[in-house]
Amino acid sequence: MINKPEFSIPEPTLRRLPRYYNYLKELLKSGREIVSCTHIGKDLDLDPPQIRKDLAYTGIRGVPKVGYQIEVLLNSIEEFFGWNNMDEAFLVGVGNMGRALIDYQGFRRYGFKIVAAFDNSPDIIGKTFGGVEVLPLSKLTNLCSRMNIKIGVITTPDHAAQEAADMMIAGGIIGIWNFAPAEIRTPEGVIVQNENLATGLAVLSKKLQILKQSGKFRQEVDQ
Amino acid sequence: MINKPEFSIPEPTLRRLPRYYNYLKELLKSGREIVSCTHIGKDLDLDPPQIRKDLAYTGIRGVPKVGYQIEVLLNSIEEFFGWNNMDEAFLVGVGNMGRALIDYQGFRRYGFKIVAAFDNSPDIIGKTFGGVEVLPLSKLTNLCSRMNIKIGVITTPDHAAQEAADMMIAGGIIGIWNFAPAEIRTPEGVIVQNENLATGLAVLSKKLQILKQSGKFRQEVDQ
DNA sequence: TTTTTATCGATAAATTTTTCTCGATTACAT
DNA sequence: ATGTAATCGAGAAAAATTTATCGATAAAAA
Repeated sequence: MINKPEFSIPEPTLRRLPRYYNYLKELLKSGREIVSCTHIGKDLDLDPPQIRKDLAYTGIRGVPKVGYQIEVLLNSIEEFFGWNNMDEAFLVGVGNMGRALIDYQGFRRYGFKIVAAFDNSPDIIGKTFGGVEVLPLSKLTNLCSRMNIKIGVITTPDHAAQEAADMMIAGGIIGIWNFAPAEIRTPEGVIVQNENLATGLAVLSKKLQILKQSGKFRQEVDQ
Repeated sequence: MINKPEFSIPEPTLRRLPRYYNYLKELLKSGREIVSCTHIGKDLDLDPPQIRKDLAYTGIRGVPKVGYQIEVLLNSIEEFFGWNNMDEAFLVGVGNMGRALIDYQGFRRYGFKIVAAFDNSPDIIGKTFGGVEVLPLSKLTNLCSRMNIKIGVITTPDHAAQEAADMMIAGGIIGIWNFAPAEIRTPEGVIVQNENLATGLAVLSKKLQILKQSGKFRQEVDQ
């Protein structure tokens, strides 16, 4: 049903790697220089062999009895994801979520930068948030092609999501990060990453429900 | 390494269900009353048997040749997650992400409501966002117990996350939805749901990278 | 009424992902 | 120098998840 690239990386691995990355950044800041999978496993509550396997996907090799040099490991992950070549993106829908993403400087770390925002509310067009100007939606498609932007972020209400996507795609965008709780139809060759905040909440609330019902158990959960 | 409850539901299923839920809400709004897995599968690009299996976890049964009544299906999912009993939550860290979550009314749909926010910046203590007052952090623990709050949301900078968690846990919170890019250590019996926005971005950027390298393929991706 | 078709539920097969095992390597202690 | 312990990598085994198959059921068509 879904075409996969030749050498596919397990999606769970793909989802764990950013977690390692954040954790390793913290660790490096705390003064540590070398770390083993055993050590990581203890802190992240994961099995060492799995961590080893995940990290191996980025092409790194560890040293027996020692582990990995954290700095090299961080570079390896950065390179794996391509976080070295900065990706510029447009954002549509300057509500609270949109502003949160614009202001969140943390994305720079991941080679990701929102360079312009679009909305069709006259109240906010022309205003600037976190150094990013809000432009009228009508300019979206044209600017996409002119600036050769390939990634779009949708933070509109759900009823406006499809239109935003259509305009993006018309402008040549091939990757859409969709925060609107709506399904977006796209032609082939466009990748949609649906980011439904409710998913995390749902998983959490279900686990709590089970916890309440059936005694105590410990569980750490991601994303 | 991780204890699981007796009857565990596959996590992928848990993550797909909210997506079905949103989709079905849309569908119902558009006038449809009955839907089959085949139909859902076409729209969501998933295999019908998988959808059937996922939905079966909520306890619903379909009718051959017909499918499911959308309204009944929605109820079934709501009940499965316990979205009928509203869960009240506290939020710590009233930055942009915090405000985005406070203002996002959409969570009501999932039986989730942020009833108070905490921060230790004098600039915002006392202010109100989306009807939610910002209180000083020092009141967190005490209010947690007094109001019997069980869910906490952390949207602080990473260095403040552990402290926020500790205060929450001291107040009796057992479920933490953590948006800070930091690992939180918790005692047994506390569930942490790490919500790392960068994960979605990482997955998207990796897929784009592969797409650019190896010709075209279509892919829809979630969370 | 009978036949055809779509869809379901249940189960089996295939695939993917995680976990385990084991020999090899390196640091540290003796 | 030699032995011991920690950790790695690679591959095997186990577990979980997805996909396919098949008989049953209900609606629609003949």
